[in-house]
Amino acid sequence: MNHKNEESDTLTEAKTPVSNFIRTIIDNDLQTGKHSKIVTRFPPEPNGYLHVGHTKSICLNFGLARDYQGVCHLRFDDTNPEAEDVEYVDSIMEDIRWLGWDWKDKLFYASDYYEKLYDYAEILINDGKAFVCELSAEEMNKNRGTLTQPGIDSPWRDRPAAENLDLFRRMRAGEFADGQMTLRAKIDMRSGNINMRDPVIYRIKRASHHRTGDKWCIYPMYDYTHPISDALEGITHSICTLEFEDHRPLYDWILDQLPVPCHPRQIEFARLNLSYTVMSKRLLLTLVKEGYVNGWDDPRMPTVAGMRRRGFTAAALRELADRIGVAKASSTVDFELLQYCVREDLNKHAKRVMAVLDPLKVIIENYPEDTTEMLEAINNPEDETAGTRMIPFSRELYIEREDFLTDPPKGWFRLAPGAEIRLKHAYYITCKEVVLDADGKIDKLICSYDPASGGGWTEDARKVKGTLHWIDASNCIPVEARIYDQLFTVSDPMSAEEGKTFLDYLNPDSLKVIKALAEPSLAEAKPGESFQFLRLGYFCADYDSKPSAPVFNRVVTLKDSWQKKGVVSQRLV
RNA sequence: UGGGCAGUAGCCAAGUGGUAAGGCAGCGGGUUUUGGUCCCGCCAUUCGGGGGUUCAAGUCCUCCCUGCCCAGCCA
Repeated sequence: MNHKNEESDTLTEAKTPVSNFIRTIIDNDLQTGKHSKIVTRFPPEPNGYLHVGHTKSICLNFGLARDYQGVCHLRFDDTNPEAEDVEYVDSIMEDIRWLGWDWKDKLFYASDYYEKLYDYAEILINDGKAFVCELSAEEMNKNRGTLTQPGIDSPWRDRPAAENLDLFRRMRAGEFADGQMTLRAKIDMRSGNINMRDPVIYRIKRASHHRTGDKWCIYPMYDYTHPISDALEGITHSICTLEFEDHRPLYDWILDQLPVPCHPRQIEFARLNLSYTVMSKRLLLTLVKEGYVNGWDDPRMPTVAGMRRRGFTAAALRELADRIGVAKASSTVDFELLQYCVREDLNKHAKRVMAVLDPLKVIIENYPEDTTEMLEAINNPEDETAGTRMIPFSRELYIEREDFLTDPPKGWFRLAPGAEIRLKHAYYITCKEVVLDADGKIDKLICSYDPASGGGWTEDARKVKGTLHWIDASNCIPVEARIYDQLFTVSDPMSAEEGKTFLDYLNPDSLKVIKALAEPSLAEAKPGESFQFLRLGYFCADYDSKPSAPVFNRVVTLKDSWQKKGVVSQRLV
């Protein structure tokens, strides 16, 4: 994968954190002496790529560990071999590192605990707290009851412990078929909480595991595995999302029955939702598998890999996580906030360059024909250390077609017949003549320049309000610009109207490929390198770039308070 | 009409009985060789609604309303 982490800030310097209910709990636990050090964990299942929703959880868990001088473990919750794959564990580790976090030597897998988990299960059985059930999946489902009706006890519920133990051992030994029996916790079939209705804790599943291979044919369930894994690792605060709230009684029940080293506290918070996108692994998988996007790292995807490729920076993603806060109210954050975070970071770090997406030729009639002069251009006004570079200027140039209007509206201070504008870093030019082609379309502009305005400035107090970006027609390179827009046309693709699905809201214009022209320096752009194309937006070199044929992904546009006024309606993109 | 959770501005969110932080968005102005950045100002007489307790309630009590999650041998 081609990317690099252009971090200039450091994660060790935490800003003053905004208070949230989890910090309040931790502060309290530290103050009362319940804990002297905190241990958190990020527990992904390796069954898909990480998305922005996960970055909230990652930054929360690793951020708490950083701020409280604790540690955060990375633990793969790999208890369902059918869905999991090393491709995913690799991408997850890569993404977390790219985000700037370090789990040091605290890398774990739930599958590392299979043996211990098994031993604990035998304890449960011996204590009469678990039983082997021979109900089929359908029968069990039927006996479970409904949301409003209690379930009924399994006929196998009161088997003697010895028999349960024998059966469970034989389950492990592979004597039974997949699905033929399960190990269930013996809790309460009449509980209002369906998770407590004798939940399955082990199932028989002959699937090759990405780490344990074919060693096991029984696999523990999440609700059983997770609390024990947390306890074995000495996790103090086990932070998860809201949908696990009613699993907490089960989490606590499991730990209460067993001689585990400690009893971590599960705390739930609201997951991140972002407008104009979807945040479920299942839906993202659909987009990938059915070809609506070009893979997990398609720049339109809300995956960490996709956003990285698009040019969103790790610092921006972390900033987003900091800004959205942590609470228990389900919420959907405006995509605008993410864009703000990206612009904020890129504004400080991206080198300014010039490129023209939709060229309109300009001929400077009073500029010598066989001259090319090199002009000095500042690389980043926000960062003096970024230095300057030289850019070529000669008689024939290109400007952005939308920067010229024959009959401009009031308030227009770009180019128009007779108008004078500044070419960034170059000269003032005045439009003398508009040349049309056979179809009546504007073919080129004949302009004159003021030789006294070198560098884009004159000593007189002349008012030249407009400044345009441009490129030298004979000293530029062709580049491919991939112009991205929201993948969906509605802010909440999940709440589809009758008979529609989220796929019906895919934005047909989410990607436009444009042949653009850019200043020569861009020929050397490295994949992953970000630039501000002056006045157009931030662009990031894609790994599809070839040495002489760079490809740029548009990360985000610049804010445009002029366009917002609605005066210019037809923008190229 | 089972269980769990949540409602503070368009979107997030702080607030832990003492008189509604902050950010994004929006609006207005200033600076500007990017209509960018930056800077300044405005933006909740009120916290889902009604009662109640209190000198004092977003915070406590009570009733109601709305939304989200749960019936995988997924996590």
